[in-house]
Amino acid sequence: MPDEFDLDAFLPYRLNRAAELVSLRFARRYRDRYGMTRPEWRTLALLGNNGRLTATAIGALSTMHKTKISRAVRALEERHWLRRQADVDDRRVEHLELTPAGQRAYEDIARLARDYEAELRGLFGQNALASLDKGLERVIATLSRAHEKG
Amino acid sequence: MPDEFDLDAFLPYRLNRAAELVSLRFARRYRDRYGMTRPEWRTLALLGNNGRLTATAIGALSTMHKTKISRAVRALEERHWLRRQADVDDRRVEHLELTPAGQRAYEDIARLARDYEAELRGLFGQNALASLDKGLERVIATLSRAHEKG
DNA sequence: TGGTAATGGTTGATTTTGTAACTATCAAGG
DNA sequence: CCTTGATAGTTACAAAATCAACCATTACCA
Repeated sequence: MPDEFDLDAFLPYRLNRAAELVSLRFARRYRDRYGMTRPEWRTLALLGNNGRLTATAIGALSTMHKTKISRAVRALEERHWLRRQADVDDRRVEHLELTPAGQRAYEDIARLARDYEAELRGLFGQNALASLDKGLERVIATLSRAHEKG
Repeated sequence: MPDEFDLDAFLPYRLNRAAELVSLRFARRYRDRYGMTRPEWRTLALLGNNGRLTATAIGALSTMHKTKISRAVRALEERHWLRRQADVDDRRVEHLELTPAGQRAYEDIARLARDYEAELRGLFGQNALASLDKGLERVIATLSRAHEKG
């Protein structure tokens, strides 16, 4: 059987292409507006969503590598959008949270994100999007467990 | 409305996480076996699938940037997995195709890919996978058209 | 024709990422 | 206590991706 493989239908390939296409369009917007990278935007959003978090918690939520997070945190800190607080009991741990300025930036970008979502709903329809979303959620839930182990 | 935005449900974010999780697992396998990068594997696969292609055609099929393709082509050429042929009519154009060794490598990795697909089917079920796939195809078709324009 | 724009592809410089090793702190067991 | 091992987070170095500028060639059109 020389050729029973179709790259174009290969799930990793498709997922990557779709992800690139969808998020590139959005990345351009917050990049143009704030000069922010994706890890920075993600970190900002996670903190805006969840309040205080440690770097490790951000990693668990987002599957971003430690080093990405570390650098994103520093960058946000330098903009005065985020501040660190040492944990009282465990001095290895730092709690991270947005400053008021960071909160404002978050809300501003969150608005861009909502607009973009509406745009996508317009393009694909509510239902198509919802079923896609369900599939993705399943993939993430299953594999992120496996990922933690290696 | 201070906080009507949920990053975790945001499509670009979800797509990226799913794509990363799914393709990282697979990337490790061909990387360990051949020391190949993703653009190289993609280029190999596209040529194995479609036969002769130009670099531009590869770009159109895969949404990879020119420079990635250029470097992947050179790397494959250095392994003697690929050869170039000048176009007769248009001297800017190069046609690319796999050598027999490249063809064998392709078939070998294609087998890894099929195994991986089977693994995913086992994890998620044929149906869930098919419906996810349908959604992704739709996204790709719609946005890659928009992408070409800018 | 000849000049300007567009296309195919490459290269070099810069930025981002990933990998590994490192510091500092805490946990557990003897 | 003291050693061994785990955990939180940073950093140095290598690999990869992006960006911009660049040839060479071809297409368009006044």
